[in-house]
Amino acid sequence: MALISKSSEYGLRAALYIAARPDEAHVSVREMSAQMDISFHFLTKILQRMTRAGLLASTRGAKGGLALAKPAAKITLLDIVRSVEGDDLFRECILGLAGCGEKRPCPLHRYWGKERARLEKLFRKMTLARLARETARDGLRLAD
Amino acid sequence: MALISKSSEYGLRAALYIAARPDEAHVSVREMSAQMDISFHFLTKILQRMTRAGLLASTRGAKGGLALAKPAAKITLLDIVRSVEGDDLFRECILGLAGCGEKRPCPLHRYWGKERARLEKLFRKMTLARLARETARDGLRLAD
DNA sequence: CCTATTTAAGACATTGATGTCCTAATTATA
DNA sequence: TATAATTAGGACATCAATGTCTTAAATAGG
Repeated sequence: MALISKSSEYGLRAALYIAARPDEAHVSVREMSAQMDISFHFLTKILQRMTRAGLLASTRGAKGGLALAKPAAKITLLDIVRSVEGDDLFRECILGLAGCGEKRPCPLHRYWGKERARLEKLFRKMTLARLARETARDGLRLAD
Repeated sequence: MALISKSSEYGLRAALYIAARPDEAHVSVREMSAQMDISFHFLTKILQRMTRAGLLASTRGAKGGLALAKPAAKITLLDIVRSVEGDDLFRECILGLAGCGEKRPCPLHRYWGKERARLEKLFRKMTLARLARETARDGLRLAD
């Protein structure tokens, strides 16, 4: 099991790819899918969700593609992952119990609640700007 | 997306159910599946994996059922989850990149690596004994 | 020894996530 | 205006996780 879905992984990698781009031009899905070895059509649909969520701006037609819809410093990992797989991430009981909360906690609630909050904070504080800067500076990779 | 699979959730809940039992008798899958509203046959297969992994001891036939194979203080959450869903938990790259590591890190490696280690430690340190004690003391619940 | 009970194990079905394909709409450029 | 490039969107296929069912093996107790 992974913390986030494959769709989210792809969405994050694509967002980083766009943000780490030197120029500001639109990037095509075709290029990203080829460079990162991700299914073109599948990636397309993931990026559509991010576009509908207001994170990306798309232009159709020749020379079209995707760009960030706002400054990279204003886009967080949490924004991206939640735009792709819904708002429940970092809000669920680790044992899957529906009514788990302060009132009716499961045996792991006190422990998992802390870790979950840490993770949520990390994702909420981490911006695309910061990661793109480090990616460019240290030559980090977005594909195998 | 959840941190652990539904199978692991069920396995953890069942382990806690057994450990929190006042007496030391074997507990039947039928009882657990009814009490926690989990599919009987599905739960059976999960508990078989935990039995094969040496965490539970099963006895067939009338009055049979499952019991812990060793003291609850010697069984950790990590033992349980890994017995159910394999040893990769808390070892994977959050972007799903195969070769991600210190040598060829992904943009999130430095951040996720820390959190992943924290989570792994929590699961490695947390024993069934401790959770069962708290569950009994505070009346915590294992079902909705 | 017989019967009811219970786990073991494998076949099969269902479901949700992932992946593929085709057509429509839009846009730059010749 | 015509063409090629590109995203939008829906239909469909595949796969892994989840869930169901059936039979076999083992065991306690009458």
